[in-house]
Amino acid sequence: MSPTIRDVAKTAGVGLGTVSRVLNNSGYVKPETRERVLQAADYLGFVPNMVARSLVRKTTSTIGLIIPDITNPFFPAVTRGVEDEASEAGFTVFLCNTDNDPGMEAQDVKKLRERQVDGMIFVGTTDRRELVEALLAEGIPVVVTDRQVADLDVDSVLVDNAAGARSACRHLIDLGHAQIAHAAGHRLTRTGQERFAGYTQALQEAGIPADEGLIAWGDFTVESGYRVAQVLLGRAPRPTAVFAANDMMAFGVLRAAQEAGIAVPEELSVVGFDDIQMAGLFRPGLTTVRQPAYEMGRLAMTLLLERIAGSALGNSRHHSFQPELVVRGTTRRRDPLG
Amino acid sequence: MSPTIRDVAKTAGVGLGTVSRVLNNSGYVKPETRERVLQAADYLGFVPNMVARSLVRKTTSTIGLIIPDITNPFFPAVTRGVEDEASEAGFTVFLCNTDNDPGMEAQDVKKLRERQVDGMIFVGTTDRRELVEALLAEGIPVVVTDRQVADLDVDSVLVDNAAGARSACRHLIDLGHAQIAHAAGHRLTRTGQERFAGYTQALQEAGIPADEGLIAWGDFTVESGYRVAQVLLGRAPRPTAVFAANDMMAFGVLRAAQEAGIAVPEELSVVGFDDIQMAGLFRPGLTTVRQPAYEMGRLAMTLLLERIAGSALGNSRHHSFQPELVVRGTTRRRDPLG
DNA sequence: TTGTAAGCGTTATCAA
DNA sequence: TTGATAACGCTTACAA
Repeated sequence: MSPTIRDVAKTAGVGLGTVSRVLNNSGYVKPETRERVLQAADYLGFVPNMVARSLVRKTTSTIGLIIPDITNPFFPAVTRGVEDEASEAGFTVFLCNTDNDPGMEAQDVKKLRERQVDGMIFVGTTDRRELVEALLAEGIPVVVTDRQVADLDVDSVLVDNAAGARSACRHLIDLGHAQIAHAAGHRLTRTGQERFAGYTQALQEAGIPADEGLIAWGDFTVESGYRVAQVLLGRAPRPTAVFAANDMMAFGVLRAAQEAGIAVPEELSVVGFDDIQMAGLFRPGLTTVRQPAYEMGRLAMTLLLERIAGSALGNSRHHSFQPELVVRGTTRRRDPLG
Repeated sequence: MSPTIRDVAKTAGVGLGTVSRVLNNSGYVKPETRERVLQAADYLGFVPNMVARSLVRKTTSTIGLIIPDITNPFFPAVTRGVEDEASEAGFTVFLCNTDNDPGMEAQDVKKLRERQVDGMIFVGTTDRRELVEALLAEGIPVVVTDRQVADLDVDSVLVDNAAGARSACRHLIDLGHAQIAHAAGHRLTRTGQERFAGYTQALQEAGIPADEGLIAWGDFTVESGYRVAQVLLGRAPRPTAVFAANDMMAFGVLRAAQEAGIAVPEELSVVGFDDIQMAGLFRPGLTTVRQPAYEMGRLAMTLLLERIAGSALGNSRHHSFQPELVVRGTTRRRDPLG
């Protein structure tokens, strides 16, 4: 079997404690002895066993990252952000995909607790208040990202979804659009709800009467955007613009428009949300609301590390990024003759 | 602190061993006692400590997944495949991004070994023969994906990159193209090398003389595709087609072509590799070579689980997926007048 | 400075 | 069937 600290001690001719001390740079140890231990360890190809260490230290230097689906282009960027920050701090991250399924979420949380993670980051999942509450009560640090848990005292890094949605719709209104449809996100997610709220608010502020028929809910996937657009674009009079709850849905809308022979942006303006990498690659480029995904992941991990280290005590911190409208080619002034 | 098996034993009025037995469904235990233990555990909110269990069992039910960059759209699909398979088997996965940096790779492997993962999956990274060899020698199961390690006895799930590249180029040749450039991938990557080989071979088979000037290496990113295309498209006579080593680079090529006012597919045909989700969303749709990323990840994990369970002994298994050409809108017959 | 010994929470062996 | 008890590999007082 792989050598243990005991083997190292034996071949170095010292006691267990000494080996542990040099390996951890803790306590005094004569340089000469230290050298001998290091050589023995090297000679034996010793690899410290973190699980043994974790058992006594009651800390694992691992965290759990819970996201809906790594396959949705918004999440890889967030994930990379937390991974980079974690890695620099010597932490390793467990990745869990839930598909927004509450049962899956609960199961993942259970798994991660059993594995004694030092903390968890929830990103963009549905509002599972009890789960987070239980974790916090248990003393396990949590930070939620891209998802607000109402009234819960938990660290969070968010983006102002309502404001972003509002600016997207205002942009459309400024371009002369009045028949603005909303390809809404997942109904049970806070993110979807907030963007919907921003949409509603923008129309209201502009004095445009609400029209239930111009709203259709999807689930943030391309397919749902496509499906929803087929309904929305079939209405008469046809909307001249649609605000999609995220870029993936916007792509679905774009595809549906194309198949229906509706020219974008000439006959239809489309705006998305997220500004995933592909948004700028598309021709015409997708007008969208940018979320700093990588930075959000990174910050979430930073906050979590502070909690874990105990350097952040007391009330929860909330950081809100201001989303930014990125105007590209899928939006244009409404043709008054259209 | 959180209750331990000991607390459960005490409140159930039984011995430690009994609790362990009921929690693991191992050995005989009177239904009545069993019930009592379960109730006590439930009452106390007992959560088993996997690290303690791992210490004695010498197995952690965790694996390490090492990829270059989760932000490259090919990897999320693979990752999701391994995650799904792992999850079903009760395994959790540590995610590591290396950016193809050998130093990072070595560091991640070290970290994962310390954490006593039961196995590791390398996907699409550079050829780090010694790393894999050492792991195998140590008795740690490994499977490499989307990356061959020459002559090494390790399980692998691959896609026939050369064949895929060849069929892509043959497609171009069949369309009448002869000036075919190659926006090559990462030079140090087996994947990049094999696709390059397929390109070379296809031209050779068609009797098209090799032209060093039509080849430029990048690193699988959109930016590198863009950069490389600027050089390639500046040549005189201008190539009428380019085969990019992956879809991201193809997007870069597309962008460069557009900025140079070169119409695709009228004046330039472009084909990529991977068939990431976005390839089909683009207009015109990107002609590319499809790799079954999700299935590859899933199979890799299946093979790894078999090794871990010891149900697969002996020689390494190699599964090679046959890539499939997907013809969409970015390729067309060469205009003989062009 | 360095060695010894007592845990950390589980599993597994052995008597009972 | 069930209860002690000895590991698992390491950290950390506590002595020496």
